[in-house]
Amino acid sequence: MKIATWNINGVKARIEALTAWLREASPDLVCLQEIKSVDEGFPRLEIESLGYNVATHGQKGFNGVAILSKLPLEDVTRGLPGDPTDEQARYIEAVVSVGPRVLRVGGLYLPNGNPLGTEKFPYKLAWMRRLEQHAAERLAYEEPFVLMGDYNVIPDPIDARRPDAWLGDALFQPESRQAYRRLLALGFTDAVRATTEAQVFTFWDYQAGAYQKNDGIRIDHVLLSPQAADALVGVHIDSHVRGWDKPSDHVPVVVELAL
DNA sequence: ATGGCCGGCGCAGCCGGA
Repeated sequence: MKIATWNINGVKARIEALTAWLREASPDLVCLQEIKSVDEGFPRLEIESLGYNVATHGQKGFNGVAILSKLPLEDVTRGLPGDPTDEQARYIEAVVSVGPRVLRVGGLYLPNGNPLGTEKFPYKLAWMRRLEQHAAERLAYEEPFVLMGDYNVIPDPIDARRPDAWLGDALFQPESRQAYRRLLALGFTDAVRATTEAQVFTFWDYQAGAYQKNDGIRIDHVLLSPQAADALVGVHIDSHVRGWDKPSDHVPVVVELAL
C-alpha cells in the first residue's frame, strides 16, 4: 500500500491541488498537516467523493491535522498525550486493517519553535519529549507503525541546501536534532534516509525564488517501526507538486509498503 | 548584488509560518 504525508498549508486554499494530487498519485492513506480549519470547515465531501474516509483534528486558523484513507479508519485518537493543557491540534492517530494485518499511523505537525529565545522553542522541545514517550509506548505493540508528518527538524547538514543559513533557526538547533535522533534511537527507520544518500528536499520557502534555486530543506519525515520497515518497498518525494499553481510550500512524501 | 511570500481572519493589517 501507498501511504503519504503532506503539509498542505491550508486546506481551503489547497483543495484544488489536493484533489488533483489525490487523483494523480492515488495514495491509500495520507496524513495532512496545517489544514488551518476547524473540523466542520474541512472539505470532507470533495475528498470522500474520491473514495477516502476522512478523520480530522482541526482548530481555528492555525495548525490542524487529518488522515485520509481508502480503508476504514479505526480507533481514531486526537491530540498528543502528556499535556492536557496543550490546546494545539498537532497529532492524530488511527489504525487501518490490511487484510489480516493492521497498520497504525500517527500523523504529526511538530511545533516550529521559532523564534529562539521565546517560549516557542521550549514548547517544541517539550512536545518532542512527549512524542518520544508516546512513540515508545506504541513501539511496544510490535506492530507495523508509521509516524509521519512535518517534523520541523532538519536532521543533518545534508538536509539543507544552505545549512549555514539555518544555524540560528529552531529547525536546525542541536537540541532539535538530538531529540529527532532520540526518536530514531527508539527503533524507527527514517524511510527517506534508508533508501537514498542523496540530498533531497520536502520544503522550499515561498520567498526569494527558493524552489527555482532548489534552496530547500528536508523536514517532512516518515518514520517506520521495525515491523513497518520490514515491509518497506520504496520512497518517493513528489517534488513536482511544488511547481503547480498555488502550491503549498511543502510537497508530499510517499512510501510504498508491502502490506 | 539584493530582495523577493503566503494563508487565515475578516475587511486592515497583523500573526504565524520556516
